[in-house]
Amino acid sequence: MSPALVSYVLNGRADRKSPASPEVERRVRAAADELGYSPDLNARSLRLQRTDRICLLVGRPGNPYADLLLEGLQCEASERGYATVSVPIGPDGDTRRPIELLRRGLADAAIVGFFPRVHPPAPRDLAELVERGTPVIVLSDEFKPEGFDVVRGDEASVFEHAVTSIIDSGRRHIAYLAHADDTHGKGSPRYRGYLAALKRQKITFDPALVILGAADDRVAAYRATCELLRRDETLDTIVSASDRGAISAIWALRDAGVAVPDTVAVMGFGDLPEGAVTRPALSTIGQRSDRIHEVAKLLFARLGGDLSPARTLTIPWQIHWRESAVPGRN
Amino acid sequence: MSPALVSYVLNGRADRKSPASPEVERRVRAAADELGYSPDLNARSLRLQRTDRICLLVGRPGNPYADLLLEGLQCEASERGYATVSVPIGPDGDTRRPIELLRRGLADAAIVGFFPRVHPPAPRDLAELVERGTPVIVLSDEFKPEGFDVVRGDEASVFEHAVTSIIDSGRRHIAYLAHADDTHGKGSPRYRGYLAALKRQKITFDPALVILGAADDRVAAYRATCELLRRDETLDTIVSASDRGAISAIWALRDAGVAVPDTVAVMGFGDLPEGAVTRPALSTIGQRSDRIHEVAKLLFARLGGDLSPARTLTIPWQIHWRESAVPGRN
DNA sequence: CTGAAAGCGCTTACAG
DNA sequence: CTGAAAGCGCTTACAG
Repeated sequence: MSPALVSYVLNGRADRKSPASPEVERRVRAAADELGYSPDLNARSLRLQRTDRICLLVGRPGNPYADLLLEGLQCEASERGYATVSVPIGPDGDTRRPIELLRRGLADAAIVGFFPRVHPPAPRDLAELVERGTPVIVLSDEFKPEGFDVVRGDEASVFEHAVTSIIDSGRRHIAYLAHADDTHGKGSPRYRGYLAALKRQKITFDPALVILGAADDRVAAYRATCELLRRDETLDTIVSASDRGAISAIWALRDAGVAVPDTVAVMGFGDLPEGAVTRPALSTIGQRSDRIHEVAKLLFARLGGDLSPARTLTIPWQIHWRESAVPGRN
Repeated sequence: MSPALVSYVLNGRADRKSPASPEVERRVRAAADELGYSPDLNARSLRLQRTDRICLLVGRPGNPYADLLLEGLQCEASERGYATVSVPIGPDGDTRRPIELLRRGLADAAIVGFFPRVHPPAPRDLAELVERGTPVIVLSDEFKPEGFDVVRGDEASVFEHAVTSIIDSGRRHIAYLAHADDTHGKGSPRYRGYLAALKRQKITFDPALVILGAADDRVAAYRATCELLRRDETLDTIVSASDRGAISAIWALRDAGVAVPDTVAVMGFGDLPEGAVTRPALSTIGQRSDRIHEVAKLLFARLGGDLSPARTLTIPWQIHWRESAVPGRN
């Protein structure tokens, strides 16, 4: 029972069908079982130059969307013999350290998404990973594929569309519950959609109606809504960059005795299941959930050796008009 | 510039202060920078028999508590030069595959918690990890330290206490929003606390008042509350194994026009920040948040070579009586 | 069909 | 002060 023999039995061998006589095979497996032997991952990865792991790089935990993705992906990965590890991006939002881990061989492929817009990953670093043989898929509307693949939606335009429709219904004073990093740089797609709708409808932008951080956190959203109500009697709409924010807004409005949508309309983004049991039911923007499957398909094609040029996959969003906001006639 | 020299410059050497002449050192670093060199993790781990990684093994994502822990731990770990990876337990809840990853060298230490009670990790497997030199800390009230450390609370007794106080206030028809696995085996600590309180107060247990899965999911909790209201007019209390469940219950009650706490009292568990902006404010059970720090301290003591016998750390919970439920006189 | 030998990329005790 | 050599635990092309 040389080490080689054990390895052949456990991994099979490419050149022969039968790795060993059935009797020897049985004895090897029995011994492995008995001793609780399974090959060391680090040695195996070094030898094979492959880890059989995929890595999810996501921003701060607590994002229901990222959780969904993680769960779905893990399912698809384990079916194909891959383990899934997820590496959190630090609270500072710096993506460089986790990306270095990948460069140094933590996993065979990576999905990067939901990172704070303040410190986005550098395209060069990602492209370098791909060159070295570690496929990378970026989930963002703000990246072009530059060596790495990008899965995006059409957030800016769908959000612009939704807000435009709400304005068409006669609303003019539209607050925006933003993520903390929403206005950073040239603005997030949703923020730009909001601005574009205002502009198109010739409504003057009022910075006091943009509440940074309110979309990240249910409590912040609740408080922001109370504060908006206090200081602006003309407020007639709250659009939120997240459903979590929108749901809290509905609650704050109801607690304040403000009719939704009659006095103030509310629109979310993300289509959390929760929006269906809210009163009134939340109007929001959702994606068909086969998005996870699309991401997985692309990832495993790359892992399977697909070297075709970097791709953009656009998975469109659609507006679900329910009760908390209704569109105008146009 | 032999490989050895490079390694000495990058890692320092134990036996000498100066790894190389300053000039050589400068050149080595310059070259490393230029080529973007950093040592391969798998080779390094194999040689060092250590990964400088810690691993978090947690059940299904979406648990706000687990997220908090992950974030805090990652902070403490990176300060000490450790990377953090988190490995999700499959949707089937099987902990064996991720534990095997640890046995095979994925990380230097592990924290295991928030796993489905249906497939808890086998104490033997965990103890074996520790024997092999991978410290393990289990977060659970249902484990005794058997080779591995355990960080627990006093969930059963605090929950019993809370429910007892509510009964003391004159309530008799007490529904329990449970996690899906809450009644599995001998029952979760919270479930057992609920049962113990009923028994102590001589209230007949009614299985129809235990709603499995309602504590895991805001929508499920909302629907469960509606259903409870429909079928039991005498219902006067809802206690939930999670704050998420309790908050949804408050909403459902309000939507149904039921006064909280006058007609139905609500009690949660977990002390989510959200409970503070709920109307009425949520009565719940919380822990001081230095729990994460305690866990980290224990973990890094073990990693630092502390071989003292396995410990139990109990971090007590305390009841926060706010508005949604108030205690009786006793 | 089986096993000895090479080598993945590091680190470090050791010889010079 | 520097560098050659050994070895961490695997896998697999290759020789027998």
